[in-house]
Amino acid sequence: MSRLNPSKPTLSPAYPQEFYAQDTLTVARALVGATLCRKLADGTILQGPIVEVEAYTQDDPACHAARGKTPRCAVMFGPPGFAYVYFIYGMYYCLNVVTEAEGTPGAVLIRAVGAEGTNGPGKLCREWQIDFAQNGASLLKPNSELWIAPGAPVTENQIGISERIGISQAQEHQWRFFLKGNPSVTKHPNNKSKTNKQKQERKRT
DNA sequence: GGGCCGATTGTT
DNA sequence: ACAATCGGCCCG
Repeated sequence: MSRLNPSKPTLSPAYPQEFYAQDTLTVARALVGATLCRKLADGTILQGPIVEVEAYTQDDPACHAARGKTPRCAVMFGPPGFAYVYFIYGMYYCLNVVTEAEGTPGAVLIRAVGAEGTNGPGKLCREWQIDFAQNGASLLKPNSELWIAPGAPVTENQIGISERIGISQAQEHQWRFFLKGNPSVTKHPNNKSKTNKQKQERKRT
């Protein structure tokens, strides 16, 4: 006699590795609307739709991997479907997902999620307790510390495209994708704010 | 070691 | 307009 299937709780599935192995721009576009899932150390599970991303590719001057493999960006050269977490401005962490085939660096920066306190890449990581402990973590296993599940379909006309925010090189590329009208999306998508480098230039004059 | 820069954010 | 704040990376 066969046993009945034990009832099990519904679990958000995880995108497979083949999803992340695609071209970085394709993955970035596809991640808008996907569900970012995070299990905290105490077991609490947080979920929310990704509403803003940016693509960073090989040979892209703004990409951390542009000048080759270093300890910091090594994860980007590894297999797709893993988390690349970096520390910025002495106080914030930022979450990326590694794309492209193993050996080819590429990543998508998760800039905002449609959940409380997760607007902006730095605030997202602070709110969801993401730091170096998640650098290199697999995103391929549901109910792990970090994974991404498919979300509600998003149509082309719901997606906005613009230049990336806060970079000083390769500003011409329109590699930022976001859900139009979502309140968590960064409000001022321009690069008019001075970077520290530009401030130094200004000081010398 | 030294010095500079930065995929941010919030305040003045 | 700019301060907070420190790891990464390049240079020597």
